[in-house]
Amino acid sequence: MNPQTFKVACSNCNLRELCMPVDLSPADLERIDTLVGTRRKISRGESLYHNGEAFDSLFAIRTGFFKTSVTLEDGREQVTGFQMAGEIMGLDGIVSDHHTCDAVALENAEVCVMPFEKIEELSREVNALQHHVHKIMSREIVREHGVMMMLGSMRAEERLAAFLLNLTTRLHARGFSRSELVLRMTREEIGSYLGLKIETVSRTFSKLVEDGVLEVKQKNLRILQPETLRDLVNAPTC
Amino acid sequence: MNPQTFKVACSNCNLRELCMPVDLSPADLERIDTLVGTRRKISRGESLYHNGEAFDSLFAIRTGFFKTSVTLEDGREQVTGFQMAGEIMGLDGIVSDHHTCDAVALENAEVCVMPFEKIEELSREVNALQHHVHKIMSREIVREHGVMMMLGSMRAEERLAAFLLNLTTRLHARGFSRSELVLRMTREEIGSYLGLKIETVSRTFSKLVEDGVLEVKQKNLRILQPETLRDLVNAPTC
DNA sequence: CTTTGGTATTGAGCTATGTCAAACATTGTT
DNA sequence: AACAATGTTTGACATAGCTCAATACCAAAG
Repeated sequence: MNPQTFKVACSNCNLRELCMPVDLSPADLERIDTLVGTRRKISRGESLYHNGEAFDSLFAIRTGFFKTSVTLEDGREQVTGFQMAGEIMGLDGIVSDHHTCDAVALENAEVCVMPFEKIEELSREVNALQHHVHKIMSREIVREHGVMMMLGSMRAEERLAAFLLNLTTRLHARGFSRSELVLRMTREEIGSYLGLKIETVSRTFSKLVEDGVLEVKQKNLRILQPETLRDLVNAPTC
Repeated sequence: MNPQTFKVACSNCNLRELCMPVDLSPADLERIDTLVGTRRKISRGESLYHNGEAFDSLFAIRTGFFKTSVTLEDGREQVTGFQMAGEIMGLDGIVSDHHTCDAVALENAEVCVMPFEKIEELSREVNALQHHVHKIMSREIVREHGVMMMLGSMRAEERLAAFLLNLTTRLHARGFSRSELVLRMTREEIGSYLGLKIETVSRTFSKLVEDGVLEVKQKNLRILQPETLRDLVNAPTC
């Protein structure tokens, strides 16, 4: 038997603790395994789903990196988030049975497709899963509160600092360095997410470099003064 | 028997179609009635819950009007939403068992207290309720996408227009006029929600009055040209 | 009726961010 | 290697929205 032929299952997935409830009984774990119907590969630049498309599944990211965005009639795009391994996508589609945003892979990606009917079915029987689904949705709501705070009340430098801290925190939870990271998105996408124009993003990066807070070489970042970033997010005018 | 002594129950609540699933069997409806443990009155200015407080219930607004907000360490407040009769509050608390925002009544209010454990319990047995809870959370996520779009990509006039249209739409769904409304929040709260300073809110109102789009007498508004508001939200620079 | 405190409006000047434009870097393609 | 396409940085200038300040308004309390 080919050693690479593992069963496609949550039970032996190294991301399980990120997308699934912990402390499951072996029996429940086995049932959870049935949630993932298929896997799907999405190449960089392709979309996992888009606005208007019928909703029937949630997606757990196995590898890769996504952005989600909403678009106004006149074409203005607002990036609503960046998603990485272990995170769940597609929650926006539940309310109307249709997706209301676009999800685009920023690097080649693979997702676990979880039919939502199955999730609901199993949720009725596995309490931990039920609560987990609620928590995931609540977490997304709370995350968006943070974005609203950022967009509504912070200045450019604070927004960028908050963004970088958020990214490194999530990357660190996945075993990456706290101080070095590679941006998967363009300056324009960062700008859209932060409610800033690309030039402002670029200038703000440059300022942080001047101040010795960051090292920037294209998409490669090194955070030299994480405390300064943290101060920026908390303190108002400084 | 006093004719005003109705049973406190969803089954005879005129807001049921707003907060509860429709098309319930009489049996399920009866079970739903058990969700609401108690009612709670909150006077204007008081808070229903606040950041850090333990979470154990969701709240359905029976009467009154609320704002929710998050606050930064340095005191900056960001209003994350305004809630009215029939809407559900408290979803932010699920993920961490603690609320992460403040909910304050902007006018005297009464809410139905629904212990979340009970909701989860009953959700396992009443499929329509389960799906309803999912839809409510998804709706909140989608709503917040709209706010992000507003904060990140719209100009002051567009934001105010979007805000007013959103308010009147929701009020109309509750039987109020589409063109006349009374604002329950201050200009400052509007500003916080829209990411604008109070002076900008005031000036933008004044501009819309000058243009003949609105009549404003304190908190009383009359919308004279709803189409103009709609155009404002969709068209970019006009 | 007057006072008081909160709220709203308006003006004048300022600034952070946007706009426009040019130069530069990087990546993938022929 | 040369090229095109895309993305990034930087400069000069414009402006939407902010800040500060004065005035006006309104509701509740005395």
